[in-house]
Parts: sequence; C-alpha cells; structure tokens
Amino acid sequence: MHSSSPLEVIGSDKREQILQGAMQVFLSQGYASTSMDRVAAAAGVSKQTIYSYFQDKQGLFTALIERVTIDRMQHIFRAEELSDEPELLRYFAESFLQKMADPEFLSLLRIIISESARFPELASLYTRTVIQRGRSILTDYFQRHPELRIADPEATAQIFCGSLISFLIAQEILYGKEVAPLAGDRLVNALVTLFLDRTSPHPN
Amino acid sequence: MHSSSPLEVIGSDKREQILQGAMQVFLSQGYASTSMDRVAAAAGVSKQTIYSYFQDKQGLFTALIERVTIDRMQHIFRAEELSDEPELLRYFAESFLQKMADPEFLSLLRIIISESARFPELASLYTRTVIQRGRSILTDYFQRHPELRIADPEATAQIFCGSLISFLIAQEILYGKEVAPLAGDRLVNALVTLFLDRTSPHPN
DNA sequence: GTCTATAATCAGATAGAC
DNA sequence: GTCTATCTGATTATAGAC
Repeated sequence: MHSSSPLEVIGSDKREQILQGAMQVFLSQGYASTSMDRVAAAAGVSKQTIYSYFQDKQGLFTALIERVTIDRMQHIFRAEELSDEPELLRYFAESFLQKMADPEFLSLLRIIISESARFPELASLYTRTVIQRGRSILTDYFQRHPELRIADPEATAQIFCGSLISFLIAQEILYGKEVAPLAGDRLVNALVTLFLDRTSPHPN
Repeated sequence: MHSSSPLEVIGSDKREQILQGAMQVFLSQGYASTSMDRVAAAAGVSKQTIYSYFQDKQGLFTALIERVTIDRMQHIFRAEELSDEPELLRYFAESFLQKMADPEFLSLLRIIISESARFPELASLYTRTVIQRGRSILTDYFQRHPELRIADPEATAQIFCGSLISFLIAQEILYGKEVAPLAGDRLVNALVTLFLDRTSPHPN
C-alpha cells in the first residue's frame, strides 16, 4: 500500500473493471444465479483476479450493491431542495418517477427485495438512504406548509413516496405495462390533486 | 391409487405433500437457491417421486406459485363487497393491511418480484389477479361516490392500494420496522383522512 | 409407485506457471 | 499481478431395484 502515483486516490482500475462486469451480471441474473465465471467473462478478467480483489462471492456482491445504492441515492436526490412553491409537489413526483424509472435503478430495487433475507444489511442500507431520504424531504415540506392541513406529515410522506414506488413496481417490474397499463401522467395528476385540493375547498 | 384410507378424497395426497414441502423451501430460499434435495426432504418423499409428479424444477415452481397466488387472492378478497358506507375506505385499508401482513403473503410477493424476469408469466398472473383485483374494487367504489370528487378513479385506486403495498414492503421486507418504524394505524389514518376530508371542507 | 444409487454437469475457490 | 488449469463438492435429472 506504498506505491505512490499521485492520482492513486481513485482506487484501482482493475477493481473498477470487475465491479462494472459484476454489475451487469448480478443486476440481471440475481445473486444465486450469477456464477463467478460469468462475472469474470463480463469483466474481461480471470476468476483469480476477482478473488485477489474480493474475498469471495458475498464480498463482491456486498461491495457492488453498497456502491450502486449510494450512487443512485445521490443521483436521485441531487440538490432536490424543495423550495416553497406549491407546484413543487408535482415537480417532486415527476422527477422522482422519471429518475427511478431507469433500468439500473429498477434492477437495484428488485435485487434488494430479492436478497433482503440473505443480505439484511443491504436492505437496511437501502431503507436508510433511499427510502428514508425521500420520506424526510417530504415530511419537512409538509411541516413547512400547514395550509395543507397534514395531521401526520411522516405517515403522509410515506403515502406519497410509497404510491410512486409501488406504481413503478406494478408497471415496470410486474408487467403492469402490458396487463393493466396506466400512464405516469395520470398517476401524478391524481396524486397531486389529492393534496392540492385540500387547500381550496370546492365551489359547492 | 387403490390404497384406500377413508380420507383419500383430497386429490392426490402425494402431490399435495410435495407442494407443501416445496412451499416451505421455495418461499424462504428463492428459486435458484432451492435444491430438489431439500424439497424432497421437506416433503418427506424421494426426489424421483417429485419428478414423477412434475416435469422438472421449473414445472414444480410454476405449479406451486400459481396455486399460492390464486389461494392468497381468494383469501384477501373473499366477500370483500364494498358497501356504500363512507367508513368502508378505512375498513378496506385495515383489512387489506392485516391480511397481507402474513408471512406467506409477503414471501409470495417477494418471490414474485425476484423471479419476475425468469418467470414473467407468474408476475403477469399476480398482476392480473391480486393487483388488478384490488384496484378495480376501489375504482368501482370511487365511481359510485362522486361526492369524493375523484377525477380519475383508476389512478386514484392505484394510489390507494399502492401506498398500502409499498408500506408493507418498506416495513416488513426492507427492515423499516427496525430502521424507520411507522405504525400501521398512522398510515391508515393519514390515508383515509386524505380522502374523506375532501367531502367536507375545513371550517375556516 | 416409490425408493436407492448414479450419471453428467457446473458451482465456488485454489495452486502454480509466467 | 494476472492467467490457465484443476480440485472438491453440490446440483439437476435419470436408471434400475422392490
């Protein structure tokens, strides 16, 4: 650990290469169905090279998922500072839905759920970063907007985020797109309406 | 098939026995990590007996999941006729949450998501029975209650069911119970409030 | 019909050449 | 440091005894 190129900070190149290959295979095949041979082939290195960078299959998988989880979390909530405009509820829903609809994020969500029993610490990490984060942003927003008359900001934030996530699971993972299609626009409209109509009672 | 214990009526006994064993192992270990040896041991039969009732591992898994899906669906929506009382929204949420919180249902949901790529037809069946069913019950309800001013009943029904399902995923599968606990009562209250407050504007 | 024993394949992990 | 070749054990599926 004393070899001293100035830019060594970025971590080893081969390690990155292995993680890239591992990502392709693990995210599409799942943990148990992924063989180290396929990871080696996808990464373009030999198996022994993988074992020199990672202790075993579990170690590789854990390192990979931890990294992808942190990456995705930062990407989704990057500078997502909710200002105080009322239309920001809609903006949050739209951008949340759009960002989480990318294949890599959906694969991550699927594998986190799949392996939640075998790797509870990964599921817990996911909950603490992605889910908790989204919930607390909205909780803060509801607390700063008493005119929305949200009695329980935390539970309501869970409802808001949860309806978006389960929409993605149903449509994109469980083939709802083909079986019972529902446009994302309609979901966002219905969701925002549910909240915004509370400020101005209907003219009746 | 001529051994004649009086209780032989229940359809092939061995087939049922195999499915029971398969359920234990598949639902807890997932598809790829389940070996036919363990299924045989759990069912108390030999491997060859399994192969005489089912074509192969995929065939056994498919038959099992199809049956469990239909079973659970009928159990959850049994006589769940939504009458027209307004408090039925709360009753629906409570009973939905309670029935879906049982371990067998959660394991089924988890494995359906896990294997959605390898067994798309199982995911599609799940969507058509469980998800579509819940959504359409609520869609009908919203359509029969125009005083709730639901512009898009279908999308709104998806939001209602979705927030319940994702709550279970977060709390029960992704260790939210330990990391960021949130009581079911609070979720149901917040959810119902969101809908019922729309009928009677606030006194302001 | 059901079991024991076995075939053929493939997995994760390691040893040793360069 | 990286690769080729290999070991050990487990897996799916089948053949043949009773």
